[in-house]
Amino acid sequence: MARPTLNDDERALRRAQLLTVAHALFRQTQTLPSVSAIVTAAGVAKGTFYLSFGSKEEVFVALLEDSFGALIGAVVPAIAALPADAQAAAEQFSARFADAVAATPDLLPLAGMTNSVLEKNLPLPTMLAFKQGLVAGLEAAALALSHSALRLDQAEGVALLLRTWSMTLGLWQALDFPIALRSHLKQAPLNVFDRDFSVELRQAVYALWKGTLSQPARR
Amino acid sequence: MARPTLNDDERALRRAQLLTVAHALFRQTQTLPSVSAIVTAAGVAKGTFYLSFGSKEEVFVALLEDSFGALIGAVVPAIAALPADAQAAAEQFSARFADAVAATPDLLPLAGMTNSVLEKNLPLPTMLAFKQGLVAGLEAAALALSHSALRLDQAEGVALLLRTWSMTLGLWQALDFPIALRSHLKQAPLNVFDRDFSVELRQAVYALWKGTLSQPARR
Amino acid sequence: MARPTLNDDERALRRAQLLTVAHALFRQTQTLPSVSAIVTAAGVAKGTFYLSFGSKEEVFVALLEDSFGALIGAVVPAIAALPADAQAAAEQFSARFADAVAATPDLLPLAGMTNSVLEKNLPLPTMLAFKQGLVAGLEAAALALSHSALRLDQAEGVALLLRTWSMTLGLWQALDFPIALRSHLKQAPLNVFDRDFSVELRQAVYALWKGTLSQPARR
Amino acid sequence: MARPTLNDDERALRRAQLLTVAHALFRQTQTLPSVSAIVTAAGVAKGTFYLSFGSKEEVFVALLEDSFGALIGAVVPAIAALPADAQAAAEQFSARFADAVAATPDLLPLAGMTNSVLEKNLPLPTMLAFKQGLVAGLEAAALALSHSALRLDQAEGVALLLRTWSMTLGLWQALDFPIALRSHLKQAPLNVFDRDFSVELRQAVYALWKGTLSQPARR
DNA sequence: GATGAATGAGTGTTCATTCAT
DNA sequence: TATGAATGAACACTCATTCAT
Repeated sequence: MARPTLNDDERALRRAQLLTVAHALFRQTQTLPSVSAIVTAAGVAKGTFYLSFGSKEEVFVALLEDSFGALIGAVVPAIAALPADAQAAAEQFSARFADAVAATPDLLPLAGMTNSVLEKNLPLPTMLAFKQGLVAGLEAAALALSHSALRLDQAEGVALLLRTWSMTLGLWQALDFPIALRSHLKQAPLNVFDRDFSVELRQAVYALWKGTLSQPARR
Repeated sequence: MARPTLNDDERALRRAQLLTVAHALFRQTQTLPSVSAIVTAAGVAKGTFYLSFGSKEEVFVALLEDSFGALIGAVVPAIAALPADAQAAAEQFSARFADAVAATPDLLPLAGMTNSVLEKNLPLPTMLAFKQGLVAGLEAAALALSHSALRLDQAEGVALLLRTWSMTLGLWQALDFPIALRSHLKQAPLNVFDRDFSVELRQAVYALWKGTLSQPARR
Repeated sequence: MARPTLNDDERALRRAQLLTVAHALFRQTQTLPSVSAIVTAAGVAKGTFYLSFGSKEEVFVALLEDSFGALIGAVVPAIAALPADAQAAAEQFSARFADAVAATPDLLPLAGMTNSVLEKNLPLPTMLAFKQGLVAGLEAAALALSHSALRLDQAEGVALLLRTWSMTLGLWQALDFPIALRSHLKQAPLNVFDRDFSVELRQAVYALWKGTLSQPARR
Repeated sequence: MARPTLNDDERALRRAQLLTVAHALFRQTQTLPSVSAIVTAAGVAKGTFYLSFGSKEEVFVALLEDSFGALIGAVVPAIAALPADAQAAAEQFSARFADAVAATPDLLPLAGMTNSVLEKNLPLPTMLAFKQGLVAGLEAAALALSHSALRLDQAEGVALLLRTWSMTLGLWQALDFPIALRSHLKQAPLNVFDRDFSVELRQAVYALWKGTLSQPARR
């Protein structure tokens, strides 16, 4: 049973395969799949998983990085195209951003787990790399903002985007309901929470950007 | 080992004692303590726990309800005292709100767990009661807002407060760092996240309220 | 809170009340109810239960004694009225016996638990008294048999009745199905077990008595 | 601590080892041993148990299937060899059957638990498979009966064998005594129950078969 | 006599991880 | 490299019984 040494590409490929499987399982269950479930679905042995990942939590981190990367990839061009007018920019960004979030549906369920998972079992370098990836995305977006017609100061751009991301995260948490409860969302008093997440997100981001851009520090 | 029949107060007291212990353990570990850990720390037997709580998850709910209730209790009077001027109101509320949040330090770590815990093991009525408690708090605050000098429409008040709460939740999640990582917050690139949560919260809430109140639907 | 010393009647009354409640619960669940369930349904405190019963298992014994006594009470007169002719007696007894069993529906579920319960937690005297009660019933019936027109020898009567009782017990066990399985009883191959217990019992007892009475040792 | 991949035989072997241990513990205590007791006695870890069994109850099912299979395996050849004469056949079968039952001593204690265990924790397919195995055994024996010199109708064979099995089950329950009580079996009044199970079984089965075969529906 | 708070040993099951092959 | 058998600590929860009041 001779197996040739894997080169980096092959290594990356198998890692990607496992991630794809894990992602699919997460989408189905909205919970982090067990290692056992992942390897079964991927058709490999348990030990093989640990050749690609140091621990179960690394899967989570990789998944979240991917999703966050996808969001940034969609948001940066949208930012670059923003108009100079504050109100128009707020309108346009909030709409594009809400769309981008809707297009990466697992991002928020994953992000909501960050703190509890990170605390658990990750080696420091992995945690660091993960957080640094978030920063990189944030700064890429802030850079686009400073180069856009809005010419927003980089530091203020970071702050605004951090708040935007926070609002997104928080709104999702506030409006997400256990399936068992959803049938009660139509009646009082829970109907207060019966809001379309995407619409709500757009409005909230609009208010936030409008409030910020009306007196911004320009570059 | 006195075991007289407990009246309601004593019953509540014992429950409160267990909650206090659970709260302390939560503060230490930032995870929901096991029943075993709670009863050991409280110096009672396993079964005693189940005289006060139907399940482990009920502890979480009780803890969160307490914290949320404390926040509402602090926020409602602050709202009632808001001035009519939009900017002044935004300034004043954001400051008072950030203080109130800072005064209930476990509220946000607990709230961040809501969705994962609720799904787990709670009977529907308990889940419902919990969510309805949140609504009640939100509406009490919105009522205060409509009676304040701002005279904000009740529906719009609810929406604003929901966003405020979402922003709070999300900001905490974004800025909270595992203890192991905190030492790296001072250096680039993670220093982007090295923001005082309270200050950041105040600023974000200010921007949100300012953006909203500048064109409000008055009552 | 003065409570007068209970006399024997009052004592027996409360014991009977608890038994009635326990019986009702058993009928509902087909499992031995917990002490907690019994006292809750009876409206007394937990400790009160232990004033009437030495252990949970004593309830089981008492329940079974009652049911068995009821069966014997119905069977003895039926035996006394049996005709001298073997075949006629077999026919008549099997019919009356099956009816009597059907009239005490909890007897068999209870009896099926005997061995596992008795092993568990009963003091020797209680076990003895219980088994002696069974003997007494058996012998009362055998006596009736020896005085009947059949004039069956007492020893042989005991043996026949023991076999009859065994067949009853065994048939019930063989034909009783967990509720979840009952829907499969109509299709092959499980339809082999889809027999009306009462009919089957009558036929089996008839065969047993016919085979025995055709060459009996008469008194 | 060798852990090579197991083939089917080895897998079966490990399962069989656990079953052997469980069987031994059952023989000692006459109760289903806890998983904890099984793995301790087998010298393996808790998790290892669940590599071979899906639940604790599966052990019970496996044990009972083995024992029942052994009984059928001994009874079918005995049936095939039965003579055509009713009385001779009854004599011969009852003797052989009682011997076969005596040779599988845990069958009856296990069988007596069937209903309570099945209800508990078994998935429907497992329950079904178990009951179907019983049917298969019963029908194999009935087939042998129809092919024997007796030429008994298949349906009537099933009915007779079902009664035979029921009688066996019931007699065992009636005559089995907790160990603590056995010393009292020699004195009145309990000496009524002081019967050798094997002898009693033979006589009862003889009576049953004689009564049935004297007017059988032949094939 | 009556109460019911307190007990705690015991239960079956899960699952991330390891390491001999 | 790849495997998957083995591990075992951890988990929430039950319930018959006791005994101070």
